[in-house]
Amino acid sequence: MADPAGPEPIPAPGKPRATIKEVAARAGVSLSTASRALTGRGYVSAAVRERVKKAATSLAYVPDDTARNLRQRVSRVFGVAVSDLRDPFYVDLAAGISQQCRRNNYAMMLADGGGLEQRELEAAETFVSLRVAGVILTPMSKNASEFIVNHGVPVVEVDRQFASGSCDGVVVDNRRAAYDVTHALTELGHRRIGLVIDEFTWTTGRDRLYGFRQAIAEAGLPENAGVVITSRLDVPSAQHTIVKLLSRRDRPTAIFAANNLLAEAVWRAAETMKLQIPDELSLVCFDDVRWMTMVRPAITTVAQDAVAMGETAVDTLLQRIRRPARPAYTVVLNATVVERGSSAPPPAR
Amino acid sequence: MADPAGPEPIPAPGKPRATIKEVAARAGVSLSTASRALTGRGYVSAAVRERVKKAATSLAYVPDDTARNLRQRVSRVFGVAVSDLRDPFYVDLAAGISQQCRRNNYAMMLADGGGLEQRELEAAETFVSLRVAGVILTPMSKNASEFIVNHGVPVVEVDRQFASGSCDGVVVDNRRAAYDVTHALTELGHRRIGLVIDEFTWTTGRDRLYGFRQAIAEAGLPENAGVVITSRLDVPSAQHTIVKLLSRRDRPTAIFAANNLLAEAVWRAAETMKLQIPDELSLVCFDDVRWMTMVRPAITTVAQDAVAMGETAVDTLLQRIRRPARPAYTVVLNATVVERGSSAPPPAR
DNA sequence: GGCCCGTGTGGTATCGTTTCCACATCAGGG
DNA sequence: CCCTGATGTGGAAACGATACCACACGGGCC
Repeated sequence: MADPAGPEPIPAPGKPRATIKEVAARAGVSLSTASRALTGRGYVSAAVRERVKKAATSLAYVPDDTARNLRQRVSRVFGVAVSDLRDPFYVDLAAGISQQCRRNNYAMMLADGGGLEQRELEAAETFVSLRVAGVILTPMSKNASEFIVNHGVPVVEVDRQFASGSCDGVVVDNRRAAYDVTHALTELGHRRIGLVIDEFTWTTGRDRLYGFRQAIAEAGLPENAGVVITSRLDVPSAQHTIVKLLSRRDRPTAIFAANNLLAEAVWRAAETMKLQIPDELSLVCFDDVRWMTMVRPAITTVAQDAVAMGETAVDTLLQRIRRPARPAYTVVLNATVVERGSSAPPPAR
Repeated sequence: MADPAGPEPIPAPGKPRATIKEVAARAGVSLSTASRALTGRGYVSAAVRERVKKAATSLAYVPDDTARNLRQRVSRVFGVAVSDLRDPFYVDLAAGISQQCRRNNYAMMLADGGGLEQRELEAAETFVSLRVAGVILTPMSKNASEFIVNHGVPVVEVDRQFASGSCDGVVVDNRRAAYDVTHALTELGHRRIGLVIDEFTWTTGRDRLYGFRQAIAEAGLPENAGVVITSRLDVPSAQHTIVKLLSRRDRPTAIFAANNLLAEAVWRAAETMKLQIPDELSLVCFDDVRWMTMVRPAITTVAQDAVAMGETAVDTLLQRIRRPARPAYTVVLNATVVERGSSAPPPAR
């Protein structure tokens, strides 16, 4: 909490910038009039407004948001904390948020936590401290969201959900999508299907697991037809795990990878083992990223529109700011299966 | 300039947060003492310091950076403006910056301009307005950098350079890298080599072109051995252009793509035309991104360590803040050719 | 003629912090 | 005994903008 705030600040050197006071003086009006002229709030005659604006440009006046924010007790900034900027899914999310922020004249503070709860909490504190107008997070736990909400700042949880009830959310229907894509595998005749996944503590992982299980069950397959393999969320270690899985005598004939990184790991594992996709192994996954259309065969996957999720998250925040008292709500976006060539009937025995 | 600043701000509702005044009251000391205790600047007895800290946590006190920043005339935030968050190169750059910011207790404001100069200028104004401690840009023109520098905020230009002399820079040796990778092609015996590139107005494009030309010239090839094709920087339109290029009777036997997006376009073009890489067409490029190791054959490319560039940029800013008067300098990082399987001798005639 | 309202302007308190200055105490040295 | 310097503490002035209030003026309405 409130760590020493670092070493003494070194203010930028050089001549100090023009303030609104100087603008007012040069335009021959009072401070308050100048402020009204520039912000457009309150009465100013057209003539005066012009004079003030001219004075402002001639002085290269840039309003000081730190003062404005202090006075108004809010800044026109949204805080965004995503797990990991290296993951293409989060990048698209951030890109969507960034776009939509810009369209609404908000700036974006971005923090990526590398998947550590501690970092997320630090980011949360920074955001509160800067009096951001709202925060978008891919939460690691309920702590960060609660902390922020307790300080009166609206939060929207994206991708996963923890604090449902106390803040808004934007997610996809993970369960249904996982069901669909798994169902397609059972329909093709697969009797032994692997699910490679990194976690169950969050709604994403849990729902994908549920959807997977449901599809297996509805196909009338025995409990052990679904092989669930958990792995850390990085390609090399997941790849290692998957090689082991695929080396088993009773190896699955199809794998559902729960996100793009795990999909990459499966793909690389298959390649090093010289397993042909889809003839010897079917692969389907979650997240639609670039390489999936470039490898051969291209990969069948569940496409979430991460950019749209980001935009929606911003819209949700804007709504919330306008109507603070409205009960919390969650937007569930669609995620659709994109059929490509990476799944096929299981190899004949 | 200073657009109306949007609609009236709606301050967050709910009970106002604790201020340092309340912390001071609860600890039974004066405001100034509380401030000293929390920031660690100036004299405070150990006992008092403890009391104040206890009071702060018990009130869930979070210092208000908007007030702090106003008073200190700087914020602990760096502004970052990259061309396009969807381009993996810029993402890595942003990731590196983000990391290094965090390590030094800075926050990061991120704007992506989609490659439009106008947006870059808007971002610049926002940064100045928020009194960021420094700005990192991939400049579109010299305007943004100059604007920011004129307002007394240090800037470091990354990837490309415009305002050299008036601000610091972090780049790679584009010319040398382009030379190396082109030279490898001439050594393989290619006599007709294409350069696909999107611009020459920036140092990146220009230097890559120079390196390319130099390699062609040194190989003793005629002027027209190097075929320079310019294209817009998006995959579909570049792909279209390249298909036309490769349809010519005297089509090049090798192509050097000046960045990862153009490389993707070349790759896709070759694929749609059923041109085998590397047997019928050699492909080398700039930027090392994920898919290049996943397609077969994998792609030979110039790897720039974008993460390191980002980190270096932050370090450069920190140095500059410490020593504002030091003459501007540019850090040139190495970029190395990663040999994979996408180049080979030209097909026999 | 008195009143009110719309328009336009200026004065000033205020946001929450940091930091400069003044002041107080106490020890030790001349 | 007085001065100096180190250690602590409190008072109050900034920082730069906004927004509330008061006020002034002119015209229309009763």
